[in-house]
This record gives sequence, C-alpha cells and structure tokens, in this order.
Amino acid sequence: MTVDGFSSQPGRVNMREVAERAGVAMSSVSRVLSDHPDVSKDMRKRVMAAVEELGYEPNLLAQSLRRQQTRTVGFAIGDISNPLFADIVAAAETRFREAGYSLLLTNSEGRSELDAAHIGLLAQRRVDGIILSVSDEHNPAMLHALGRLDIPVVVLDRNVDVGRSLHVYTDHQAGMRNAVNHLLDLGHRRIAMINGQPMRPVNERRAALEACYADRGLERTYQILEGGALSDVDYGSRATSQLLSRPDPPTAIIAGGNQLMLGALRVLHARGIRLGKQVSFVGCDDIPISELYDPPISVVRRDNLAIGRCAAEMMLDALRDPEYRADMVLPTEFVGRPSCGRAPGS
Amino acid sequence: MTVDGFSSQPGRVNMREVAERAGVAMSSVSRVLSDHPDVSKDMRKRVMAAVEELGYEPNLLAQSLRRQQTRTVGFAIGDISNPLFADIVAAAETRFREAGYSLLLTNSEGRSELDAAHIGLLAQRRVDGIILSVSDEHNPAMLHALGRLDIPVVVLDRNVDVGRSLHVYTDHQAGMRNAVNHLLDLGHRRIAMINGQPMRPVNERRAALEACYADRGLERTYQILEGGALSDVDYGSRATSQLLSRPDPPTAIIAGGNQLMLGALRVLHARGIRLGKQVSFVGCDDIPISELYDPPISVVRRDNLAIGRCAAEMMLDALRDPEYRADMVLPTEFVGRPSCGRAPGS
DNA sequence: GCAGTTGCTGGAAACGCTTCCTGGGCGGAG
DNA sequence: CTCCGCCCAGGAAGCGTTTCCAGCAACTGC
Repeated sequence: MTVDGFSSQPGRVNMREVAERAGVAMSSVSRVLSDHPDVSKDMRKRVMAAVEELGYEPNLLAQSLRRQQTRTVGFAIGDISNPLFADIVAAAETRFREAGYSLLLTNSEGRSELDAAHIGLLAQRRVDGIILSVSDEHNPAMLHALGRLDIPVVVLDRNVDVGRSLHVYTDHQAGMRNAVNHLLDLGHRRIAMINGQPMRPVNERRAALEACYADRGLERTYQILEGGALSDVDYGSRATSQLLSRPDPPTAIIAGGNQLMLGALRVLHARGIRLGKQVSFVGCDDIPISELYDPPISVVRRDNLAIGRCAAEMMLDALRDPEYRADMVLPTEFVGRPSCGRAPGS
Repeated sequence: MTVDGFSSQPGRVNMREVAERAGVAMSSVSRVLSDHPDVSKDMRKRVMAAVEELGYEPNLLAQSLRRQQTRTVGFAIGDISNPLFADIVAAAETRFREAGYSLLLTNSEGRSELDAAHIGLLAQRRVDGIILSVSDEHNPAMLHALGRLDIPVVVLDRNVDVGRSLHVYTDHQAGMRNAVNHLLDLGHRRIAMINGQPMRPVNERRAALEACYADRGLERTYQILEGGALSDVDYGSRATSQLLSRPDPPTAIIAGGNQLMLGALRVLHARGIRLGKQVSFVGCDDIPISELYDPPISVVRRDNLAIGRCAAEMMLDALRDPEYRADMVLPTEFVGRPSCGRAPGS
C-alpha cells in the first residue's frame, strides 16, 4: 500500500513506481506483465518481485486507452427484469468472463429513444462490441447511431441489419406452428393471439398462426391483438379482458411472450376460468409458473441460456476476426400441457 | 494518423481535429465542452460548429483516465437470473442513468471465489463505486479485496463492513415473525424452515422463527434446514422431499428465498399436496407464481425496486460526499394467502 | 577479425483528454 | 499615463499504459 512509506493514492501503485523499485525501465515492466517473449529470466524475476512487494495492479483504463480496446462488451437490453433477458445476460456474462471481457449493461425499459442514446453512450465508452435487443426495429435515431459504429454488433432476435451486425434469431415459427396445429387438432377455430407491437418475434408468431390456417384451407376465424410492448404485463391483462368480454369470445388464447402470458393469467385466474375446459391457453417461454400452474400450461419454449451463450460466442468470434459474419437461428419447441383441451362443443 | 479530412478510424474524430477545424487550441475546445465559465460567446460558437461538422464525440476513456473518475459503478451480484436481483439491477440502472453513470455488471453464480475476483476486476477498471451482494460474508479473499478499495461500497443485505461501506438491509425479521405467528395461530407447531447457508437474510429468518417460539414459551418443535445456496432451486426440492418423507413431517413449511420456494413447490406440486390442507406453506418474495398458484401462496414480501433505488441513491450520495456514510433498513411485509390453513387435527 | 544476426533493454512518443499556468489585450482607477 | 486586475486563449504537462525504435552485448559463421 505504501511505497517507501509514501504514495499519493493509497493502494494505487503505478507502473513507474514498479519500474523504479525493480531498477528497470517501464517498458521492461510492461513487457514482463504482458508476456512479451523478449524478456530474460532475471528481468522477469526482478519485476515480478517488485510487483508483488508493491501490490501493483495495472490500470485497465490506461491500458484500454493505449491499446485501443477495452475488453468490454456493451449489453443494450430492453428490459433486464424480464426473466428471458436476465437469463441471456447471465449466460453471456459467464462466457465473456471466461474470455476476459466485462459487461457494460444498459436497460431501455422498452423506450426506443433510450436504445439510440445507449448505443451512442456505449460507443463513447469505446466498448469493443455491442449485444443489442432494441424495442423498435425501425427507430431512425437508433438506426443512425448503429450506422456510425465500427464495432461488431450482435442483434438478438430483431430484423436490424446495419453496419457490422451478426444475428441470433429464434425460430418462433416452428414452435408456434406446432402450438397452433395442436389447438386446431383439438377443434379450436376461434383462436386469439395476444402479441406485442410488430417486430421480428411478433411477426413470426403471427405468420405461424396465419400459415396454419392457410395450410388447412380454413377461414380466417382467428384474431390477433398487437400493440402493447412485449414486456408489458398490463397489456396482457387488458387484451385478455377485452377478448373474454366479446360476444363471441375465443376458445383458445395464445400469449406471445412471458410477460403477456403473466398478464393474461392474472385475468383468467381472477375470473376463475379453468384452462383447458372453457378456454385453452398457450404461453411463451417456459417460466416456472407454466409448469406449476393448475393446470400446467402449454408453452412454446426456447433455451434462454443458449441464446446468451450463442450471442457471446458470436461476439467473441467477431472480436477475433473482423471479417467474421454469421447469423444463427435457435429452435423453439412446443410443450403440450393440460391447459389445452378440446374446444367446447367439438 | 490523419490528413485533413482523412482519419484511419472512420467516425473517430478527436479533440485535436476539432481544435484545428475551429482554429483554436485544444484547451479551448475542452473548456467549451465542459461548460467552463471562461469562454467567450464567439469561441463557443466556433467550437460547437466544428464539433457539429465533424460529428465529434468525446472519448470517455481518455476523459476517465485524466479526470480520475469513470462515472461507472460496478455491480457485483450473486445471480442475475434471480428475479430479485434482476429487479434491483433494473431499478438501480434507471437511477444511475439519470445521474450519468453506467453500470459494469458481474455475476458470481453464487461462487464466492468469484466475488473476490470481481471486486478486484472492478477496482482495476477504476469504477467509482461498487454495489455488492456476495454469496459468503466471510470469504477471506473477498474481504481482503474489499479492504484494498478506496471507493464507496454499497452492500446489499449482508453483514460485511470493510472499508468505505454503506448498507441496504432488508428487515426480514419483521415479515417473518408475522408469518410464523400466523402459522402458530393456526395451530402449527411442527414448522420447518428451508434456508440457505448462513448469512444475514438467512440468520434473520432463523432468528424470527426462534423468537416467535420463545416469545410464546413453546418448545423447540420447529426444524431448520440450512446449507444450500439461497438461489439453488434444487436444494429447495431436495430439502422439501426430505422433510416430507420423515416419519414426523412438518405441518408447515417456510421457504426462505424465491428460488428455494420454487424448488419446494415443484416437489409439493409433484406429490399433489394441497397447500393449506395437508401442509401449509409460506414463501419469500412476491414473484408472480405466488399469487397465481392454486391455492395462492402466503409470502414475506419486500419491495425489490426500492432496494435498487435506495442502493443507487446511497451510492450517488457517497460519490458526491466522501464523508457520507449511511445504513438503511427496508421493510418486509407478510401477505397471508390460502396456502396457510389450520394445522391438521387442531 | 568482422559483418550479420540474435536477445535483451531503455528511451520516448503516443493514446485523447483536462487543467494549470502564463500571458496578451483591455478597461477602469489613481 | 501607468498600473492593476479581469477576461479569455494558448501551451504544455500530465493521467498510466503500450510499443516502436535504437542500441548494446554476445554470439555465429566465414
């Protein structure tokens, strides 16, 4: 903590002091610490001794400035309290930590003007790359900010393709088709889908629903509610209330996204509706409640952790090789549970 | 590196180029941009024009190095995928963003050796402060790392008091006493508590249980299982299985922590045990499932977001005033729901 | 014995900013 | 008219690293 008794900042020893202590040049200290090959055994020993004695720890800030890389990745996320993103962040953090990278996290609370601001901020902080999940694919400020970047960007499940962008998509369609077909097989025709405002996952889910009807040559007797934010629990509730109070209520409801599912369940639960009997129900994302609800809830499941790992892996590849470019599609799976039953009167 | 209009890094204009463009000294540019009072109207206009034309954005890294402050706060958390922490992080991020601070996030996955490493890492990155939730209050490496710091540390609900530390505690006892008294009033005597390995929240909950029995002069007919990590769902399951298969199983189970509660519910649910009849149940943290479970589950609730806000606020105060020191205790509340019923045969 | 490596080290110039210090111009007071 | 002080601008020294370059000694090969 002290150098010969004195140090301006307690515990803040710099490389110059180490060099003096070891009686060598700063450049030599630097070489030792960064494992440069041109270092003699003796030099290494003297420097390491001085480092040890002084408790020296390099200043990563100065290193970053000089090296022009921060070993930091920005994570611009829509809503960290959504368990989906929490899982993604957790998985990515693990992978990045192993690789010596740190995570700078921003949360946009679903406000797309913040997305743009955060991209700019992360750029100013000179992160080496950004993992991005925006709340509006078309926000011009966001796209502009993205266009100015010269670092790799891994985009999570959004159709945003500006600059050096790689993509981790989720194949919502596959799982959702199975879900819809399951409902159709059970005789449901008036299926309602509660969805967020249009963007990739929402579009995919809608497309799956439409395709299933089209494939069977059925009339378009489904309905789709879009407009709320994907992580707006209350919108899920409102939409559900609205659906249930129609003269001709749906016999099955599909909630796109785990937060909308929660909102929907609140209303269904409050009204004492028995899922799989009066109304069948399919949710998205296998959060704990889906299994433990009574009855257990059918969901379109994806592997949250895999998304995070995959995003991190792609980012690390892109960081190593500036030419690296990739898109990846991760699967979804329909998990049938008792919340889906035969349509009333079929 | 640059020749009048060309720059090796596209979009990376530095202050020198701005100064040249405006025909002034770098120091003047700096003064304009940091709102220094000694700047003439004319100067401001010329500099701002140049900034605009070149699309200059200051390099926060260089700024941090020079100013000796990063406007970054480190968040060393045990498990980000625990919804409690996700909420805390979300709330804190909001507050920090407003104040111009960014968040550097680390996740320890409940491994306390990582806690120590992360504290060191954050220090090397020269964060201005750290918000900390460690998984072992007594880990020596962690305490040592903490002792070396000269920045404020806001400790979340842990009895760790090293260096410049402030505290945000949760008053688990109050809520838990109400919970236990409620169970005792319902005639339960064989109450089991599933708890994590000893640290502040765990100790508090245990103390509440013990105190309630003592206050009523009751024999110690409760039992306490401690040992798993607080966010280990499987431990919750194992402990519950074990309790239920005893010759003399408890009539009421209390799960400390939302993850332990999930694990417990999995087992109870799988065994088809009707809560409030055969076994009464109290959980911790009001996660969505507690309200939507059948029957709804009694919990000891706290305000997750308030914890995050409070931690951020304390940190900001400590950042402004090096002398600032504070401890805060946030309340908990018992929410009674039908998962608690009369003890069988009482 | 000498040029050409090879192996290691030190000096110094960046990286992009802030800030202290110096000093020029100018208005008001003596 | 001079002096003092004020307002504003420029120069330069750092913040703590890395890395390029030069240099020196010792060795190799001829």
